[in-house]
Amino acid sequence: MTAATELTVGQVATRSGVAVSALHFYEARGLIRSHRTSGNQRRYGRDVLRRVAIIKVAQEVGISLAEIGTALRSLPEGRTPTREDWNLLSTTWRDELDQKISQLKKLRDGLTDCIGCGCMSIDKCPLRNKGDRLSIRGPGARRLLIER
Amino acid sequence: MTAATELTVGQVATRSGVAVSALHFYEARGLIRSHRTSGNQRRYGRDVLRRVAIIKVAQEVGISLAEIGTALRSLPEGRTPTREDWNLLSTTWRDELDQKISQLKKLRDGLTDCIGCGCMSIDKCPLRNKGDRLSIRGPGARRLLIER
DNA sequence: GCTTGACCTCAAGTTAAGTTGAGCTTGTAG
DNA sequence: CTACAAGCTCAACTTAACTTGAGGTCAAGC
Repeated sequence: MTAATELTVGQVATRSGVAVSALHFYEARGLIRSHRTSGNQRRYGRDVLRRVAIIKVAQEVGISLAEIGTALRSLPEGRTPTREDWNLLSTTWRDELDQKISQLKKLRDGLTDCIGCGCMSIDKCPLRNKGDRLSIRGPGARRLLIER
Repeated sequence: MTAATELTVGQVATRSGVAVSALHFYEARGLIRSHRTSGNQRRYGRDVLRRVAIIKVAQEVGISLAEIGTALRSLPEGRTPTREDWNLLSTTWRDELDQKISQLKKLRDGLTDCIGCGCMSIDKCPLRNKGDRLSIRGPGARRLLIER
């Protein structure tokens, strides 16, 4: 127990603040990786903590696990990711974040002016009718959006 | 068809851009209201358009239907909402939006510095360890979050 | 040596936000 | 007055992101 390099699921769970079942889940989705002991138990390298942290942070701003997975898979599989690798990833998301921030600002500024003004008709309201799709794709089923 | 005051579901659907099934759904959830014709068909007052618009806008910034419902239920049930009523509502959300925006900014600004720095340990990283809960409560099941 | 707490796997349940489909009724244009 | 589009209801399916549970293994303390 004297601070080896390897972590058990339980350790990762308490240190990262996500449930064991969630870790299993992330692994099944290919977001994190582990190797097994002779007794078939998972062992994680320390970089898993950073990965999990990233996952949570990204999720909180509305990035889906699928997207996070894609991004994480751009990290080198063989070696431990260098600072360079992580930076590349963060730069990618920085752009996404910038986009979301400006979207939210537009909405916030539009909301108060717009909400009581009667202009909410779908084709005239500046709030509703920005060409820019906000793309906080919720969870549910959102396939067909009226097609005509 | 000569622009009466009442709208059918189909009309609301095309004018608001949401599917008929979604309108049924919103009604079941108490977000919108209709009355029925003698033949049991829904008829909506024009203010339903604004309601639906609000619903969509709020959803896009990540407010759940449950919350939207609560907010909308604060509108007067009897009379048609006045501008005052709507403004109250928009002010509430404005605060929420401000919060989210500042969260995103924190994340954006923290991410690049933080991601590669090894500080992602859950209790030290400024990014992960803000007391402020981000509360973009995703959809799934998020009940037990490790309790110890 | 046994008990107790971590682990493991796999299947099934849960929530949100709708969609899809079946089977049946309305309403309107020709 | 008869099609046929538009409505209606209700049940079941979908996706995302997990959780819960059952049934069985592993490991460390007493």
